[in-house]
Amino acid sequence: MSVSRPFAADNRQLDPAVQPMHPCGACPVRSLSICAALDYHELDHLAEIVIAKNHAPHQTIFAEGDEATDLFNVTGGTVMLYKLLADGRRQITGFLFGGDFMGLSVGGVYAYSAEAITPVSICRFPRKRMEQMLDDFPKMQRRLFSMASNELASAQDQMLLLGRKTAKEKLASFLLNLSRRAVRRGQPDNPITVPMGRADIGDYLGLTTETVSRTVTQLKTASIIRLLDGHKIQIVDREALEDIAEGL
Amino acid sequence: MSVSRPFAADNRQLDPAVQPMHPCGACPVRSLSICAALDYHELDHLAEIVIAKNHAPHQTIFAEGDEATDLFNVTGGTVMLYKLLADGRRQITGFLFGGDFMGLSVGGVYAYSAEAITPVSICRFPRKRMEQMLDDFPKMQRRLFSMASNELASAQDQMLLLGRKTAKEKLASFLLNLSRRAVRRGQPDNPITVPMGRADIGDYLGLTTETVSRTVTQLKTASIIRLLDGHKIQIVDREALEDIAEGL
DNA sequence: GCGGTTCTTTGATCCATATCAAGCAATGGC
DNA sequence: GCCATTGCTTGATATGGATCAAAGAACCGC
Repeated sequence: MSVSRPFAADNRQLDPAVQPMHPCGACPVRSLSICAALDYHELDHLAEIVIAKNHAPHQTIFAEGDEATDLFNVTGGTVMLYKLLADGRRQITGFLFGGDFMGLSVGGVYAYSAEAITPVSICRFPRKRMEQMLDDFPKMQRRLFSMASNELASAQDQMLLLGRKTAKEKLASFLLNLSRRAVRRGQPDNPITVPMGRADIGDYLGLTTETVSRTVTQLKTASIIRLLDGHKIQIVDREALEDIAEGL
Repeated sequence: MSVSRPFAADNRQLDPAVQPMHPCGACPVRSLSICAALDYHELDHLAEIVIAKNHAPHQTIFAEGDEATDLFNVTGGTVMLYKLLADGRRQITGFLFGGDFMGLSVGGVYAYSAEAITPVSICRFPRKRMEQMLDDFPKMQRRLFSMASNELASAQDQMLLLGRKTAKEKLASFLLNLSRRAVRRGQPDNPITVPMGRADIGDYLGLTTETVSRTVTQLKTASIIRLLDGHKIQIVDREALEDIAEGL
């Protein structure tokens, strides 16, 4: 893992998907992230307190129960957030891409663990200095609140999915979500890149690896999706996928 | 449904559990709610924009997809929030008690429906005037953010429950949560009042009515809980319940 | 480019929970 | 206080997805 000031991020050993760190003003995900609330002047203040880091796949960024010292902004790559039960059962509560933030805490400790799936670049904001900034820049406070509200809404969608959808409906919803979020990041909505493995998808949807695999095969056999090289999936019949996702 | 100014709420036909509305300064749940962030002077401003309402059981307070004109604060009774699939499958995303708030929206519409389970009293804040207030009282903005963060953390706990816990573990977690939340409202942690029916519990835990009933019977037979009159459940062996809830 | 590791797919079987079906208990309206 | 309705429990059976097992396929380090 490399640690550095944002203007000189150590970028060795990371694949091209992870861009070298820019000054905040040139950040590739600024318009998507917390920072979108700030103008250039205000951004200078933020740049002073931010620490940029890169993480290799499988690295833990922070763990559930750790003292919550920082807020994080993912600037590139894919991160997963998860919670564990004592016997190792795992629930992935979210996949994060460029522009997503993480690190909200309750009672001073992180409520979940965060691990890199692909090579990842992250901006880290010390919580204490961040809170001072929030007092000075209410726009940012509102931005953070609005992002938390969105999180909450998608958490509720995920509860509906986990509690009441079938395996097929879960998979269809998942693929459509990936597609919609890719668009928000300015990437093509089709084909979609699926950087996480079957086991991770299973732990996100409340299924086993085998069921995920079988269900993908079903959708493929029905010519609703097509598997491409490089962890990509092409949505062949979006309407059919949408109907399945909604339980129609 | 009755509608009124907060100082003169219509309270007919409601059982004693729903207290007559007080001025905000004497509100029984003030210390638990959004309003806890405000001093008496600031509370006056809030009191000017609030509308108090009562709702009878089974009444819909707002529906998913409605234009999100208000924020709400539950001051008494029990409310459920839920989402539906096209064929009627339902996921309850939360039960709300005195001091809880609801009405966060994404894209200007409510993300879920809200329905009264018991007779309920609610304070309604017009969103527009509320947002003005938030600008004037950053303390309140922070309070709202902190409440949303808590919501988010418990949403993640619920995902773990829905995706990875067994029926028995789900039930145990649910009962312990009710107990913990009762304490926060200054009520006894044992026995707990369980105002919602088996079907509602099922739709909250991702189970059927029958499975909820059978699992309650199991816990009762194992002398871990005891069913009392008036929708009350006594926790006989809390430690056992906690072990079950954590999957031990 | 080869051998080992890890990931994915597919098959056979099992089981926790759903579904279908009654009977019983509590509640509410008049 | 009685009947109708609704909610709860219990039983029998079915099933979607889990588990157990093993054969490909992709990837990685050297």
